[in-house]
Amino acid sequence: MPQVETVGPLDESVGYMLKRAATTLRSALDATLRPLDLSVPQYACLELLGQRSGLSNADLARGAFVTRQSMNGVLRGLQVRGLVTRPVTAPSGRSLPGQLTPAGRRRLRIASAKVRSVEKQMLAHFSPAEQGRLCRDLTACISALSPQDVGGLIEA
Amino acid sequence: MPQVETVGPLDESVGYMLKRAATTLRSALDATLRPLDLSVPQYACLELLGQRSGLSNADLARGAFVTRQSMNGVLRGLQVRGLVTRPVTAPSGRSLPGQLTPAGRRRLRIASAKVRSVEKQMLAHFSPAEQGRLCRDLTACISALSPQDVGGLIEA
DNA sequence: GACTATATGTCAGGATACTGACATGCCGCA
DNA sequence: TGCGGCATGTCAGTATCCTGACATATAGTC
Repeated sequence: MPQVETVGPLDESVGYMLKRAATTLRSALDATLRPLDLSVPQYACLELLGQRSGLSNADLARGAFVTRQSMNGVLRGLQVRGLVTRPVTAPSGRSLPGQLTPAGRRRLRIASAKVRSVEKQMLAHFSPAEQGRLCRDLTACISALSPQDVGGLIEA
Repeated sequence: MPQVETVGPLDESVGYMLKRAATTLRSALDATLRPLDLSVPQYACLELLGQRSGLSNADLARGAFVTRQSMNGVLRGLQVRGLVTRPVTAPSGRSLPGQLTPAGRRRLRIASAKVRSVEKQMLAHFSPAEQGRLCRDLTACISALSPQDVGGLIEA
């Protein structure tokens, strides 16, 4: 069994390492959030609602990189557990603005702390300046792959 | 519809941008490989076999960040299309060493060129030194999140 | 006022990946 | 020699996500 220890040039491929880093982070987050009965998309949904209340299902889907259908399922799960609320009828148009309940806000506070702890661990050997640089590098990668608008913050 | 253009502090979260970059790259790769009738895991499988012939199903699964079961399905798909071959009986133990067929090698050559083109586009504004730095940064992130062995090439 | 375009929420179907479990085949050790 | 530990390949069931499609509500245009 060759054990793929060193697959060779792949270790020098930014794309490969990017996927690898994302997978590793995803696993770490998953393990951290499991005790809270939260999946990563569920946490993302809470975090988004915490930062901007009243986001619609479609807004949340875009923010969490999933489809509206998937986010709908996530949102329903959070709703039946009393962590978020949505009006039964749309106050305007068809979009149903979501909001955190007090319980949701409490859960988010705990989850957010754990997530930030994981992120801190991931960046343990990075200075604040290096963190900012890495963040800008990743942003540059994103904008280079999406010629059109990627969020309106780069490609000025 | 708030449009989540600027979700706020999330744009400064390395974790968030990491997932975003990986998702964007995945989409770009998917679009590039679709004309070749290859999914990203299928391409990863071919690439791994191209760089190291004789890898077993379990080896490939580890290299592509999926489970053995998933990789098995991928491998079967590639087998029936005549791109890879596996012996019917194991020459040693239970592992079945996979190999690229000439057709598989041809397909890989095309796919690999397209993938590298996407990667080049992603890193268009990066100097070789900056690419190496980004790669090392990502590697540091990975090793910081996995205290144990992550492949045997870092954490020396 | 009618019509098109866009955006939203929702339903159905299919593809994909994972967890759990099992049988089989090596290796190390008593 | 017999045994447990470990790795591999495989099967079944489940969960998740995506593509395609539809009905509805708003905004813009003539």
